[in-house]
Parts: sequence; C-alpha cells; structure tokens
Amino acid sequence: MPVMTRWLDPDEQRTWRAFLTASRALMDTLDRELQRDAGMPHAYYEILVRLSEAPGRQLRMSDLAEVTGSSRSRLSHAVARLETAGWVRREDCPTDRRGQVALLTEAGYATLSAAAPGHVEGVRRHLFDALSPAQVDQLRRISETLAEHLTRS
Amino acid sequence: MPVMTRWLDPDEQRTWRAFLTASRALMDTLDRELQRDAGMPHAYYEILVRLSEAPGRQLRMSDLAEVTGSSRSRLSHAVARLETAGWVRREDCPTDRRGQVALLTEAGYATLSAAAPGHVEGVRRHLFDALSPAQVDQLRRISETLAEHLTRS
DNA sequence: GCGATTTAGTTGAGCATTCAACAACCTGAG
DNA sequence: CTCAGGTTGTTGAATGCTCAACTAAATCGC
Repeated sequence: MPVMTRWLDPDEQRTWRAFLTASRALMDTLDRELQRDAGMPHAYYEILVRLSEAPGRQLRMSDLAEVTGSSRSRLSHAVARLETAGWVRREDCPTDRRGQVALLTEAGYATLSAAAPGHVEGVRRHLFDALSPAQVDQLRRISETLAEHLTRS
Repeated sequence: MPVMTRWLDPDEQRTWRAFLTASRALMDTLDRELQRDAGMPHAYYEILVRLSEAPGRQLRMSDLAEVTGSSRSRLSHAVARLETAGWVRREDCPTDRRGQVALLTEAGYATLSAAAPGHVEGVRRHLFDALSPAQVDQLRRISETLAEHLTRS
C-alpha cells in the first residue's frame, strides 16, 4: 500500500527555497572571489586551511577527506592539482604502507596567508554583516544540528 | 595605509564551519539521492520544477536563469542536456527574435512527477525533521535576509 | 533613422566532481 | 599462517560548471 507523500507546507516550501537561493548565492560569490583573488576554488582553499592547522602542517589523506567533507576520490584529484601548483606535497605514511600524508609547503602557506584576509573579509561582508548576533547564534545551532543529523544517517 | 583584517571571533568561526559542513552535506546527500532515483542532478530537477510552475509550463531562458539562480551559460548547457533527454524543448520567442523559450514536455512532467515524492521526502528527512518549528522559522528569516543581502551587492 | 551600446543566448575550452573499477595493504577468524 | 574481507588511495571516463568570446537582435541617444 503506497504511503502518501507528506508535501511541504507553504512555510516549509518558502524556507527551503530561501535556503537554496541564499546558500547557493553565498557559495557562488565566495568561490568567485577566491578564484579571482587567489586562483583557487573554495574547496581547495579549505584543504590548505585544514593542513595549516594540523600538527606539522600535515594530515593523512583519509583524515583530510574527513575534515573537508569530501570523498577520497575528490581529495585525490584535488591534492594532485595542489601538488602541481606547488602548494602541497605528498609523502608515504611511515606507519601504514597504503597511506599517504599530504603536507603544506612553504609556498602553500604563503599563498594561504596572502589569500586569507580577503576571504575572511568576504565571509564577513556576505554573511555576518547581514545577520544580528542572535541570528548568528541561531545559524550555528541549526547548522550543528543538521551536520549531526546528516552524519548519523 | 593597510587596513587590519577583522578576523572571525571563535563563535563566528564555529558558525561558519558548521554552516559549511551542514550545507555541503545536505546538498551532497540530496544530489546523490536525486541522481540515483531520477537520473539527474539537483540543479536540473530545479529547472523542471520551475518550468512546471510557470504558466504554460514555459519560461524565457533568461527568466529561467533568474529564478534558478544560474548563469546564462550554465542554463544553456543544462537545457541542452535536458533537451536531449526529451524533458524540455526549446522554441523561438514570438516577441523577441533573440529569445528562446524553454518548455517542459509531457515526458519531462512525467519524470518530475515520479521524482518529486522521493525528493520531498528527502528534504523532509534530512532538513525539516531535524529542526524545531522555531528553528525552521529562524532559518527562513536568516535565508531571506541573506538572499536579499547577496543580490544587493 | 543610424551608429553605439546593451541584452539574449550559445559555444568551446578548461577545470572540478562523481562513479566505478582497481591495486595495494592491513586485519582478524579459524 | 592463511585467506577473506575491509581499508587506503588512485585512476579514467563521463558529466557539469565557469569563463571568455562570439552572434544576433533590440534599444538608446541624437
């Protein structure tokens, strides 16, 4: 027996469409700015950020995939690209012969340092400047709830 | 004289990262589900939805680009793809000889009708089921504010 | 009207992501 | 120890997106 679809009510519909529009516009804008100013897409910038924060500025490929929320394949392609740009280097993992360690080069760190202020300014202008402190708090709770919910299913 | 970067404070940092994680996970999940169940990415599904809601199930290419929040180029490629799938047809615009009108075919409507229940169920499961009614309201306000803010800059 | 500018849409090249297949290695049950 | 099954990471093909360049047609200024 077929189950009736629980359609979205008008409020939900409106929320969903506004969310789609806003998040797409935000990410598109930041992506375009980063591409223009730093010559890389946002996903690549995030890889450099995560490496820069890791002890020794290095991470196992699988851990890097985990924290950046990307598939192994995507990360593999991305790191290959970052490697030819000279921003990342790959080395064999000493404790697991299957493993690879990605590590941020000096050039990569310099590029990241040059790109960061402009990008942070963009995040501030396009996101935080538009919201009240209460809304920032709401957005954090909502996002954390969603992230939790999505990784558990 | 250089302006000091206004870095994100810890709360903002946490909010930004949670938002990135959540919105990426949500869109990736829905994209994967739609690709699996309907054979198309979410962006294409949205095109079909907008066409299905338009009078005569048709829209000018530029209007369709507007409502789906995509560039003309992206839409052009997408509609070309949807046309070879037989879900959309293009006709000359009668009032503007530069123009093209995209229109949803019967096959496109049927495909959309078949895909919609599953997709709506996904949106409900992955988004609305995780949030309280108050949070849905907050998310709507935040998203509408952001969308407004982003189109004005 | 008529040239300059703007707008509509397409195209191709280059890049990013996905998916499936794969090789290499680790781990654990017996 | 051994082999079955899981994990790690890469690869190539197919697909989608971006950007810049382009054609054609409408519109604006005079």
